[in-house]
Amino acid sequence: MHFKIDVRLDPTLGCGQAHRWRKQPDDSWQGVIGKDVLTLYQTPDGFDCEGCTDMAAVRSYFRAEDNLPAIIREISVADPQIAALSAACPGLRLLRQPEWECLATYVLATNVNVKRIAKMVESVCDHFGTDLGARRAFPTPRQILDGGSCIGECRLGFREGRFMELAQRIDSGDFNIRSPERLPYEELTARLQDLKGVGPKVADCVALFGYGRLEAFPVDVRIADEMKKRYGVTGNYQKIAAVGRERFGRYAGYAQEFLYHSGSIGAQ
DNA sequence: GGGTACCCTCTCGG
DNA sequence: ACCGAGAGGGTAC
Repeated sequence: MHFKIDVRLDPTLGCGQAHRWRKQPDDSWQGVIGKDVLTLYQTPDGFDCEGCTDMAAVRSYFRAEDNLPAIIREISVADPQIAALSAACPGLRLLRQPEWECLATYVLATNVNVKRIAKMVESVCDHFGTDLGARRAFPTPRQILDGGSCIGECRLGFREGRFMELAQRIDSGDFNIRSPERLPYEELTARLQDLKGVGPKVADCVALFGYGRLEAFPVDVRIADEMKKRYGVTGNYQKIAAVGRERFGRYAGYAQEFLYHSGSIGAQ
């Protein structure tokens, strides 16, 4: 199945916003969207996809409705640095990840390097997720609770308790994963931070990658470093994140991705 | 509001 | 080669 989307798979799937994509020896990308194990092959105007049974789900995942050139134009017009970075990294798109999967994976993404995040996520899938053949689905809260006795094998460290409590609160309905969908940004991130293991940074990541709040501007150590080097912005989390949102506006999340990616190639 | 400990794994310098 | 120290998408206390 062919998808005509303005996207480059390497920066989009390899930049660390989602953690289940693997680059194959033949340069294709394998990952899981819903119940499909997909293999994606880059083409000039998009990608070919093997294993897809739900075209709409894939288009949604890649935020096909986002007009990338228009977005880049908007965040570049008042900022030469973003203009240069986005020009140097064409086809980098934000993804729309399932809310639960996004929340659960970013709770694991504290005080570890990106490589190990992917390892923990894959371990959780391998232990609890539905078998889809080559890979397993991201487990539901119920699946995690049912198999909870072997959670130790996933080697989540001090994140284990937070992860299990999260599964418990979602499964019991104590926290309805869909109820914050219509909340404004500020209320959404505040609500998410009621959960153990969710601080301001994780809340922003979930708001951006899970709930599609493109105005969110997550600040990790790398972004903090870039904001200091490029704009002289320092301070606590709230300060730096607020500057990012104010400076880049409704598409601050895209600006954040370009800044983050620039760190990985040591550019500019 | 600022300072620390935190499970565990991988990496690096001796 | 083998080992110990350090760092790693932050958060809770």
